This record gives sequence, C-alpha cells and structure tokens, in this order.
Amino acid sequence: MTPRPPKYETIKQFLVHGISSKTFTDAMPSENQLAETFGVSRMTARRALDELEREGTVERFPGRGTFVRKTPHYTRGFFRVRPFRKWAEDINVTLTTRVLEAGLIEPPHEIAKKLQTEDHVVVLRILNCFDDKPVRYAVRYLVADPCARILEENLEQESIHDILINRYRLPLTKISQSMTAVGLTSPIARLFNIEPGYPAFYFQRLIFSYDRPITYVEYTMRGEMAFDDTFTPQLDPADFGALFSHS
Amino acid sequence: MTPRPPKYETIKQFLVHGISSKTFTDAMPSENQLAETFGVSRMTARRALDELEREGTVERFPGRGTFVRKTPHYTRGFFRVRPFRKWAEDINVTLTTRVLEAGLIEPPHEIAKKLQTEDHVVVLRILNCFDDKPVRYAVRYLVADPCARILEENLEQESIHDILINRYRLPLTKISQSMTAVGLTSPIARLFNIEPGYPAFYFQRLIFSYDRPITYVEYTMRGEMAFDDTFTPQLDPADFGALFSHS
DNA sequence: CAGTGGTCTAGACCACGTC
DNA sequence: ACGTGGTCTAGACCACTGC
Repeated sequence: MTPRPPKYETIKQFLVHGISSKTFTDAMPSENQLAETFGVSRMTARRALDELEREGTVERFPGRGTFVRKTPHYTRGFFRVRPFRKWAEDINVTLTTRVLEAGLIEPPHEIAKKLQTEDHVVVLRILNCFDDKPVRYAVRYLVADPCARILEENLEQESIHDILINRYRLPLTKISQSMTAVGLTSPIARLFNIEPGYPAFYFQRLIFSYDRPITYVEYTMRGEMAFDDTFTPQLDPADFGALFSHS
Repeated sequence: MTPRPPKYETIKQFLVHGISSKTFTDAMPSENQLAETFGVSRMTARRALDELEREGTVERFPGRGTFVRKTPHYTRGFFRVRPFRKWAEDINVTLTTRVLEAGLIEPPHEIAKKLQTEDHVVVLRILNCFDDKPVRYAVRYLVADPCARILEENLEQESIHDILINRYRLPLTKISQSMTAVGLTSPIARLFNIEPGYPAFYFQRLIFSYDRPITYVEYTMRGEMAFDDTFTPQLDPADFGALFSHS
C-alpha cells in the first residue's frame, strides 16, 4: 500500500495542473474556495498556495488574492560552483592538492585594497589534480590577522574553507566574484602539461565574513570541466540578503 | 507605532540568537517546549522551526527532533546568467540581433531526443552584437507544436524568452544546462572576426515548461565577457523549492 | 513507552484592497 | 461591506525514533 499523500499535495497537483493546462491564467482560487471544494480546512488549502508561492509559481497579495506569476522572476539561469572535493566525488576521481608556495608577504597594492589591510597577507599557490591530472591552479591571499596560522595546517588534506569555517569560526557570509574564459598563459600551461592558449576558466573571488574581507583567490581551471545544473527558476538572488538579516 | 511583529518571528529571533551564542549547539527545543515557554500554540512554535529549516539553519527529523545544521549546505558560489538585453543595458551598449537562419527541419537524432519529439523542429541561428561587435552566437531548436509560429515573429527586436513566456504563455519552469570554456572553431571565429582558438564560453541549455521540453540552445560567447556576482551563500539549490519565503 | 515532528481541523481576529 | 491573505489557537491523530 502506498501511503496516502498529504491533502495539500493533492491540492498543489490540482493547482499546478490547472496552471499548465491554462485553466488558471491569472487569478487562482482563494483559500476559502479551495477549502470548500476539497473539503479541507483553510489551513490545509493555504499550505498548498503557500508552497506554490515559495516555489515561485504564484504571487500572493493580502486583500487581493493569489495570482499566477506571469513573468516569473527568473534568472535566465545560474551556475553553481561547488566545493571542489564534492565535484571530484561526483565524477569519481581522486582529488589531490599540492601546495606550491605558502608564506607571508607584503601584499601587492591591488590585493591590499581588496582585503582592506595594510598588514602582511598569507599567500598560497596551490595546484589541484583529478587523478594526477592538473585541473586547477589557485593563487590565494588571506588576511594575516585571523588566518596566519593557516600556514601550519595540513592544506594538502583539508579544505581551506572548512578550516576557515569550522576551525577559525569565520562564517563566510558574502562572496563577490567574476568569471571569464581565457587561454592558458605559458607558465600555467606548463603546470598543466598542455599547450599555451588552451581554453580555461578564470575566476576571481573575494570572500567576506560579515563584511570583513577574509580571502581573495584567483583560480585557473581547465575549460572542459563542465558546470552543470538543473533547477527551477526562482526569485532573483538579488532579493536574498533580506531573508538572512540575523540582526 | 511599529506594528507588533508576528510571534513566530520573535521565536525565530530567540532561536537564531541561541545558535549564534552557542546556547544551542546541537538539539534545539522541541515544538512543545517552545509552545509552552512562549505561551503560544504548537502551530506557531512550529512555524519558527519550519522557517529555520527552510533557511538551512536547522534540520528536522520525525521522531528525533530538531538539530542545528553543523555543515551549512552552502554553495561555494554561483554565477547568474542574466537576460542578454539586461546585460547590454548594464554595460551601456547597444544589443543587435541578426537572424542567420530560421526554418523548420527534421531534427538530428540527439536534438529530437532532448526535445522528446518525433516531429519537425524550428531551428534558429542567431548572432548577437554589442555595439556591432559580435559577442554571442546561438543555435536554437524549438518544438514545433506550440512554437512554429515563432518564425513569423520579429526575432531581431523581441526576446525569444519574452515571446515564449508572455505571448505563448509558456512559463519556463525548469532549466538544465552545462557550461564549458572552449577555443573558437573556425566557422564561428569567422563570424566573430577573430582568430580560431580565441577563448570562449560554450553553453548548452534545455528549457522546460512543466516537464515538457520547449527549446534547446547552444551558445558560444566571447570569453572576456565576465560573469559577475555578489551574494550570500545559501542552501544548496538541490534543496530548492522550500528555499524562498515571501518578500 | 513517552516524546518527536508531520498533518489536519474548525474555528478566530486582523489589515488590507476592491467595490 | 465584503472577500482576501496573514496570523493564531487549542485541540487531534499519525508514524516514527529512542529507551
């Protein structure tokens, strides 16, 4: 026996079907109408509409009603950049990390500006391989103040993000980044054992902990590494923040 | 007078504060406990916990309880792909669209499979320029059934997505896509007036309207066109749906 | 077994928008 | 004035986990 589906699920199905079959093109049934026609309480009918709103299918306005979202606030799409370890797991390869350089330096001017510090900064140059094939090169800078001790960590085994978040208790709350496609420069091509000009992704990423810059990193990544995603268009992420005002 | 905040908001604040001050490090108060200590009904206490779960702060297990999420399901980041017109507006250039081909064809096997149709499909080949400089080349296929009439539209003026959504009432509810970095092939390099091998983004995107494939498109885009984003890390989009509360 | 979360009911009051 | 969604109550039954 399959367990009885929740009633609000049944109602959701009904509503979604009604939208896709163009029975509902603008105004949706009200909570009271649904409650009556399905013989449920208003709270149950309401839940169906609430979930459709959260999923972006529908908009609700107090005093007016519930309406099909015509121009869904969709972003045309987005690409997730997943933790590299998970990525390796997904495609079932072994991730290795080689630290090419780790030290404290006077930051170049532009780095000092990004990290908003006059102090020294940690610099790390790291090469990642999938099954011994070099796939990503990273140059990373970290503010010395809470992060200098990262030089004593085992960076070849542990994720830098995990160290920052879990060991140093630095919640990474804001990310600002940019991505372009480039051809490999000769030095990096040599690291990758391929010819210069080979197509690659180039990322620049600045990460904050509560408006304080923590680390800036530049990644170069082989271009055939595909970013894949399947998702439902949602509210524009520009509206994010508001949800997380942990004031 | 500021209006009284909802009770569940007060409870949420209490819980969030308790987590950040490490009062709650694992198990959270149960619904009944919260209901009693705050003098509210269980449904109200429940709502506070429900929202925290949707926001990724907390995990709930039937029969066991509610627990602080230790490794927040953060995405390391993502890149939005914005409507091309908006992109052009942002950087203050003029977007022009040239239709290189528009017709009905027997679909190649792989396209027929993606679009789940045995029928003919519309094919469009389009070149986009920013201020007369070619920046994007698109080959698009659309299922003939609701989309054949798109051949009579003015595709050089109007966004295809807008036509599908607003004119044909096809809400684009699911997107599946992939992105790699490539070097330009000779034919496309000729279209772009640059040398073959020039770094570029290559997108493949399949768009659905309620689980029915509508259009499949392959974009090639000059690599120096940067994707930028600033955002707050959130739940992994794999857990979508429940993620968004009302603005 | 007692406690948890998941669902659900049949009421209620409110602020709001439309007429 | 009426209908809408937003909030809230005080109960209820269930399936599930832990002891």
